[in-house]
Amino acid sequence: MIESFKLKILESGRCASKANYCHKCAVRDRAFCAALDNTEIDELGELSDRKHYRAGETIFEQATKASVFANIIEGTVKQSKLLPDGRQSITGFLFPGDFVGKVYAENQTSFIEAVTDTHICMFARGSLEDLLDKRPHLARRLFNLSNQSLERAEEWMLLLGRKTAMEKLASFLLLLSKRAAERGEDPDNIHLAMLRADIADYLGLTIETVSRRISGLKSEQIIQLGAGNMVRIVDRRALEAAANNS
Amino acid sequence: MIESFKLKILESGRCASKANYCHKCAVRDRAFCAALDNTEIDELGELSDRKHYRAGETIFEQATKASVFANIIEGTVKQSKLLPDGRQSITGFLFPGDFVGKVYAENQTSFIEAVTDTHICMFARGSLEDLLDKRPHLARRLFNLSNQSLERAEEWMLLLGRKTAMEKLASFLLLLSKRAAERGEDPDNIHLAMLRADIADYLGLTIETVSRRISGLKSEQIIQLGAGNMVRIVDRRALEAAANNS
DNA sequence: CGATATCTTGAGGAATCTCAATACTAGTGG
DNA sequence: CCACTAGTATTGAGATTCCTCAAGATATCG
Repeated sequence: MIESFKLKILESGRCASKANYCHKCAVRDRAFCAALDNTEIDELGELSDRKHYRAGETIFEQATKASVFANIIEGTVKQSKLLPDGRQSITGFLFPGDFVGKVYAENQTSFIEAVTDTHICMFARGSLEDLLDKRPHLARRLFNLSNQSLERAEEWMLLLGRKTAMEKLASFLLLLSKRAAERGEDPDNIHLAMLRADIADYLGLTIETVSRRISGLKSEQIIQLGAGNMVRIVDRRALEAAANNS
Repeated sequence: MIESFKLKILESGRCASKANYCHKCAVRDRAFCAALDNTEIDELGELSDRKHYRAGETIFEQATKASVFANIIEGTVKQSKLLPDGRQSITGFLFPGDFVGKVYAENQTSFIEAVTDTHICMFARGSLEDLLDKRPHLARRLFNLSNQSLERAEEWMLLLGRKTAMEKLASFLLLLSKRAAERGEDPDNIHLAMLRADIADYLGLTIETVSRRISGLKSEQIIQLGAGNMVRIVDRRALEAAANNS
């Protein structure tokens, strides 16, 4: 099982023609490269490098000098920050089609880790920035996505500072549901790929409180827990009421 | 007093030559327009419109359709989000040289209010975006500033989710101090221009807790409170220790 | 099937919130 | 110049939510 996985890494790590795989890329229409036409995408493809990470592996370290930029092709990724004493905050979960990293930024200021087995499409910062200068619509697309990240972060600040544990949990599940729908997956049957500890660090709670509130939603018949960390949203209306969203 | 203020608004609201006042603008070297040379700045100046707001006035409403973009010339501004039941989160305080709003964004998703009497330099989104297409280095500068905002938001998520009330207060004072220093002001004698309620909404606390922790820092002789909401940092080392910053 | 990691549940404690009273401050009018 | 007022800040006491510590249950993987 592990061996066959390693083989797959070698296989798709460096293809004969990089540009080629962009055209049939799973996130071709959703990632930032959707701003490019079929000829331009070849240019971008030449700069790219596909990488695979196992669940739990670190993709970028916090405080790394040379910054990189990548698209997530498959898998779930978490982005986090640490306090000196080990307390942790997850600033976001990233899904296929999302990008990770910042262009023009000198330093990597967050940890990026694979939550599940993950495929990413990585670009060296420098060469990507050169391309941005030549393709302003690509730069504009990235700018928009960056603004969207900021918007999400600000929304999350409201959650962290002002919502109760129950509201946080419900909001979190609805967020996962919405993002699953964007990827064309069933919004009422979502995969809790991350550990309770990660959910806790994302919501500013402890593992135990996360667990208790999930149990609460279950006993109120708002959600059901299935095998393989699947969560079924049974009563979406009630979940939305519990989230108290704006 | 009030009347003379109103006169000043009329006076500088629309000058004879807009471009002219850019050259002697107080934030000429710090705002995003620092990316422009003296001829380019005239082009930008033509798109600008100076506005004044009294302390407490709303600058932009949340959920406004036509989005605007502005530089803060003078004063302190707060950016906030609301929950349906009135709970509030301040997502940031903005100071001279900072910008407010998002280019390319269709909707205004936050409230922007003047904390003190404020002067801003406002641009219509559309015409600014046209200029960005012509001046890629300006677009790049804005992109960088947007990334910086995101970076700050992520840092604040760590504070909101994982820091204690004491750590939050100390971190907040150090942030004000750092930003004051950037503006060339005394970093050890900072102006708490905002209400306790605003500080509470920024830190995810209640007014009472904010007040108690400030009193705590005072009784430990780490800070002193002066007239006019001035705070003197007496023992910076201790304040940094209390903040537990990364 | 056993070992390890993860999750759930319980009981008690701590930090923060809520409610309430008091003190301060700045501006207003006498 | 001083008293008055309205808004704001501080302080206190009790309530509450969430955290901490600990035990037990479940899941996963070889």
